[in-house]
Amino acid sequence: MAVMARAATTSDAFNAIAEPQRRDILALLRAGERPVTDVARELGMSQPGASKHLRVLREVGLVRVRGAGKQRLYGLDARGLRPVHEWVGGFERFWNESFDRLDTYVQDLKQTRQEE
Amino acid sequence: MAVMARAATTSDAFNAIAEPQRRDILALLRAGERPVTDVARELGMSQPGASKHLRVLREVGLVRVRGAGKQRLYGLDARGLRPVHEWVGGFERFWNESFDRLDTYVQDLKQTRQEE
DNA sequence: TTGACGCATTCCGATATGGGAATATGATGG
DNA sequence: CCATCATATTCCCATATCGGAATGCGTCAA
Repeated sequence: MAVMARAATTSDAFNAIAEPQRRDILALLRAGERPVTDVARELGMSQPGASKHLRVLREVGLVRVRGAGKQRLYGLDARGLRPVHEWVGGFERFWNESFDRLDTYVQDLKQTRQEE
Repeated sequence: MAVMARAATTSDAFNAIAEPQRRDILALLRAGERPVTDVARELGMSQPGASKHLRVLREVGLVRVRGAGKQRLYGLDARGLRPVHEWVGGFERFWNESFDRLDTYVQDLKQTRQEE
């Protein structure tokens, strides 16, 4: 069994959106379907670059292709982002608490020091 | 300037949570602070493994440490997850639409074929 | 001071990644 | 069938990543 260096980028949505350019692509596709060339041009990347990122996004199911003659139109399929949203949402009540909890730590520490 | 192969794992929360084990750690820490050894044991990973992942989480600010004598207690700091939640949330209306839009595609295709 | 314990770091190997450049594939119009 | 345009793939490089094993380091108790 080979040693796995890291979960493949193509394995899930979490990995797919870890790459900034892919996030940009997804954001762009909210405005509607786009052929590869447009994606590349609008985001300032090379054609092979766009093509590769779109491949990853397609493999994790965040994007769909449909042939339109000579072109291939890529469209958003955001369903795969829902689990991500839910997972992160599981921390919602913590990012409000955090400040207070940290303040408490700090106060405890200060007090402890003064008492010594 | 060196060629960057991939955004460093330590660069942001998106990358940090791309790794399943780190997600597990964050989830575990919702239950409260833990020393490294506990994290490792409860999640079935090696001590150095846990230590390394915690380092990454600390570097992106998702986790805080505080020394408690011989131990170092790691605690959740979920504030960094908020931007992630918001970014993904920007697609919320799309993952409800998606089904319909895709169905439309399919129907269009079928109809086109029948007409030919 | 010296163990012993808890944790961090370093070194290593196998592998994955993103980008650039070049090239292959595919569909279309003529 | 051919030329062309749109896209995909391949190759190569520099680098990053994760895991395991070994080792370093800091703190505490006796």
